[in-house]
Amino acid sequence: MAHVGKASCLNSEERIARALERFREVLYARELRMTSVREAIVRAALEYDGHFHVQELARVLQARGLRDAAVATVYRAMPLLVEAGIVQPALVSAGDEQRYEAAFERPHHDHLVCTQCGGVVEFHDEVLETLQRVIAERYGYELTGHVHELLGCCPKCRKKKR
Amino acid sequence: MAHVGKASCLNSEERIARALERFREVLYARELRMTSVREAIVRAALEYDGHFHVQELARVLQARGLRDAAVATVYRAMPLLVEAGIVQPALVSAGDEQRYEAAFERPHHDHLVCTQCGGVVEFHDEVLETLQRVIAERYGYELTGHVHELLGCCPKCRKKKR
DNA sequence: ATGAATGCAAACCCTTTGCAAACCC
DNA sequence: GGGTTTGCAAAGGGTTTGCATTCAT
Repeated sequence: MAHVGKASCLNSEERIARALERFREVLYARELRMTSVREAIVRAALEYDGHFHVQELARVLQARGLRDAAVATVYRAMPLLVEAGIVQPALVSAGDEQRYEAAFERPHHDHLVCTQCGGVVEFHDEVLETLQRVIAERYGYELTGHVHELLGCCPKCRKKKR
Repeated sequence: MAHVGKASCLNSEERIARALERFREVLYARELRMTSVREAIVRAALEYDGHFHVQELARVLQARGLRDAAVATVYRAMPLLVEAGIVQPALVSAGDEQRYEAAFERPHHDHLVCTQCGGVVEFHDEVLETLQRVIAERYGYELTGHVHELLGCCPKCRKKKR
């Protein structure tokens, strides 16, 4: 009865445990405290399927009843989750709100976004990664990250337009 | 005594005239009107050296005295300037405000941003452009644009850190 | 016990919108 | 003249902050 698909693997209790462990380390290093609310936020962020923004995550947490997490609290927690590598900012080109996605134990990728339907495809290309490093070097920059989104029209929407 | 450098070439009166002409065409096609305020906005946007956000451009216009341009007016005009290819959105990763840069008669480029000092370098790489098209095709997407910013530490800031 | 974390509401900031007056065509 | 544009101020929407209370250590 236990469905063992991609999602459940990624969200296995072991993975979450490791993430919480990492989170505790970051908190400890900064003399901050692990709390039940923060743990709930980490779990919710990792279990969330896809990209989310803060208000959305807060809604999910509140819907679970029991432990609410005020929006302000989630906002305050996000920088810590980012520092711990639990989540990372994503989808800059979509709307006003800052969006995030789970990052813990997930390989790096960028996004291909359909400007018609909003559909998102993740992609990874090693040549592209290398090329970016080369370009940064060309200008003497030490590359630390990048924002890269390809915007276009997905196969489904292309069919509809015809 | 007239200094003829890169900037003055780009902002020659002829270029501005062509931009205004293009802008008039866009307005005409939509049955909208050219106004002195809109013309001032186009001029200010093209003459602005570097990247700017709306409030900043409004400040510049108001500082010129004479014809003020209310912030709301500039906000309302920007989509038209984008449509006319006078300006384009830029520097998504910097702050909350939407930033723009002059785009008229300027070749496409992406940005390399120093996360320490905020310095920006423009770059262009044809291989990179092609690679993006290839990746989009790989997923059946029709590529219409992209957001690409390389984040890193510029040569100057790297020296300081040592 | 002591300082950090939380919830709530107010404050902020950028952006959008409603409306009467000014303006273009 | 008739509809568009503008400026102003108010409204929106996301994010941050102040503060009293609760909580972790």
